[in-house]
Amino acid sequence: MTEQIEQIRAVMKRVFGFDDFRPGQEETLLKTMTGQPTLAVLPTGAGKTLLYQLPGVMLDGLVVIITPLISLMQDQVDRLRNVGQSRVAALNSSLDYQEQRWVLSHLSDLDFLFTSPETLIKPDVLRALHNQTISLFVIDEAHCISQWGPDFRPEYLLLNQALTTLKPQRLLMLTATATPAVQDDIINRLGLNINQVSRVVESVNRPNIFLAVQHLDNQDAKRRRLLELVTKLGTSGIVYLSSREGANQLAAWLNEQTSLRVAAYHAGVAPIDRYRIQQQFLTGTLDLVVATSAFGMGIDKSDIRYVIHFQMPVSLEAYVQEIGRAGRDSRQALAILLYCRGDEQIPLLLGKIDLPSAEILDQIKVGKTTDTILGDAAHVVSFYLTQGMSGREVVNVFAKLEEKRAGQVQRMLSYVQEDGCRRQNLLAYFGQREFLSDKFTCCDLTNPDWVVADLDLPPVQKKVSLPVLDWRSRLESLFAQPGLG
DNA sequence: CGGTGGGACGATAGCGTCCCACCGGTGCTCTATT
Repeated sequence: MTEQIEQIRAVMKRVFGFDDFRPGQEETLLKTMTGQPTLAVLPTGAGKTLLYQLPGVMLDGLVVIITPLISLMQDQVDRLRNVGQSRVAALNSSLDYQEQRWVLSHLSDLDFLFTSPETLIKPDVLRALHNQTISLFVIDEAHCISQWGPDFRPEYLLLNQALTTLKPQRLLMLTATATPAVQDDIINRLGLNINQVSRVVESVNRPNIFLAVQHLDNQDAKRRRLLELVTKLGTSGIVYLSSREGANQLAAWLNEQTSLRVAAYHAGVAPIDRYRIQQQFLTGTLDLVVATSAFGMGIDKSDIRYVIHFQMPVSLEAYVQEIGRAGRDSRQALAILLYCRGDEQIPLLLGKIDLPSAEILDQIKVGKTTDTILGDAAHVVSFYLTQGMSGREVVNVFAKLEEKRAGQVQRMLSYVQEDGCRRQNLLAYFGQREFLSDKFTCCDLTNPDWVVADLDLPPVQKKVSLPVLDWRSRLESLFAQPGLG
């Protein structure tokens, strides 16, 4: 055991230039290397990529990494090339047919292959991989199995079959955010035995993120509060809300009303612009991104100072993921949720799926023409039907899912309406109770007199500001209340 | 639930007002046209 650790340390130093493990890394590496299927729940910034990069360098055979986004695959390929690993490839639809053939016929020359669940389960891909020794199979962002599999990207539900076919020597599931229930769900949906999977679970607590919720009377009051907050907080921040058009409008308005450089980010933005916005935010050319849940995964910016939710997300898991992007540099950061009565309606509605009746579903012959009947859910419903489910079974799956999602919204609401300590509320959901060191920097409930200025956020950079309008200074005095230093 | 866009209507020239219907997130891949 110690010998193996010494070997691991040596490679870590030589190839990646690290001297020490971060919390959870050593345990995860040891378990993975010795062949135990391992689920690692490690907070953002814990160095999850090293957990497969290192075995990839040390082990013979191929490491296959399942990644939810093409952009993440490209990032990982680049990062490995930057540390001198050249036997690396991504396989996805951004490659043309010839390039894909080439990758599949050169698998034995690779140490790392990044791909999506959708590509992995294609018969020719499985066939090509079946002929390889897969030393390690990694599912990155493994919560996607639970979060996206059932109703958004159903191919995640076929990873269990892929595992059965490929029989990898080792298996590693990685995520930053998973409640005990989600951990179980991931393991179950992969067809694994709950007792045979080792778990390495670090706390989701991020002590340097101050937690606050502000209740406001209507949407307009929320907008005014938001304007005040971002004016004070400056760079760098993220504002989350739940509609694309809302993001466009809010971003345009903030650009107009402040000297901040603001962009809207959502799935409707052209890919080239999405890339540009990410880069500008990363390099500090943008101060603020107003985004839907599309923004986040793979955003590796250490000095995000605040995350403001203009609308509540669909679950506490989603909330923790989104605020977790703040303060990776360990300096003080701020997570504020602006709530107004009725805001839970949007997440509740997003959890609903309109389905044809079981009888109609039974009559559907899956094909190109089914999309108009099935609407938004076409892909996932077709998936279930081609898997051999009856109409009734499909209807039941979605009914259960809707129920589960409604419960998640309620749980999110309980955080909003908490009157004890928000951090304890949040940690309890993740099955964690721990000593909370500093009441002052914990949350708005343990420190009711908090103001932004007290949090000692790094100073806002001075920049040329637009002339202040009269009504704005009047607003400032109107809203000089607790919580708005 | 709340915001919005379109149509009807009213009172009378270029609009205001009301009501109703509608919509709201996340991404992979393939395929048939431009």
